[in-house]
Amino acid sequence: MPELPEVEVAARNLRRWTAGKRIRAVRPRPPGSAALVGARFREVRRVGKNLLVTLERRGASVGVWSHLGMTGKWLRRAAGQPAPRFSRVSVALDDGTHLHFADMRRFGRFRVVAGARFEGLPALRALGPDPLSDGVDAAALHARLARLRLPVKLALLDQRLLAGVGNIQASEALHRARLDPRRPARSLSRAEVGKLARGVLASIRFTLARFAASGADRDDGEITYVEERRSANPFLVYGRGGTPCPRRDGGTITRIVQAGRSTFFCPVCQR
DNA sequence: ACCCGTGTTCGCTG
DNA sequence: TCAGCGAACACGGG
Repeated sequence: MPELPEVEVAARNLRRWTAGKRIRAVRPRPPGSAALVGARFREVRRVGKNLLVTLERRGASVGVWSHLGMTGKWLRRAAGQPAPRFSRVSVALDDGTHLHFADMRRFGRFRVVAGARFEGLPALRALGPDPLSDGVDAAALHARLARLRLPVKLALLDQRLLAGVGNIQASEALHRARLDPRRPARSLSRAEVGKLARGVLASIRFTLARFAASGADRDDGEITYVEERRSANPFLVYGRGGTPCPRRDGGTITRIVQAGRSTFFCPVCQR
């Protein structure tokens, strides 16, 4: 499920669930998790698709880095409720609730970070600006894209350019910017990158608003659109192959494969 | 049965 | 050294 909007929902949920709470137990026992027992939550940050949780115990900081991978989620269960399917880590809080890191496909990450020194994590070092927190600097983005020959859709997936844009948001942003996903990144003019920068931000904000409006920000943490039908698909073009372009320009949303990943676009308005 | 996949990393090639 | 590509990871869902 997780690109920036889903991870942002997860971060908001975790803030609400953990504020002022203390950890009672962690099961099973991931390396370093002994340092978490008895620790009190201080901060939940999201950087791109990464969740950074800071806790404190007897004046010492300890952190948890969590990445949702393809299928990871953070869920909450009331005292006495069974663990959700695919729960990999269970965190018992002092209010009796359990937070579960569930991850069917196991591409996700849950790692204890001694001293909450997240800056030491290689996965975080090279991340580009986070669109939601930092905005999108079109001039800087243009400078980066100008050096790349690869299709702009694939360039957008590089977390060193923008942190948090994934396969869905890349398709959505390019449609908003009216840009053909196959264009070499370096072929985009400064003005086109300006449109792309606005498209990225608009798409992320739109998706986040859709989640909030649909009750994705629920008490147990479930975001359900994955299981929903096409009619409930919250995206403008992703997953809508064969349907008319929402611009009603006569184009049909087309699915192509780039570097093994699906891309959806309208051949009429995206040039 | 068969194909698909919202992410990241690693090894190979030119 | 580096851009770019394809495979690998892992496993249930449609």
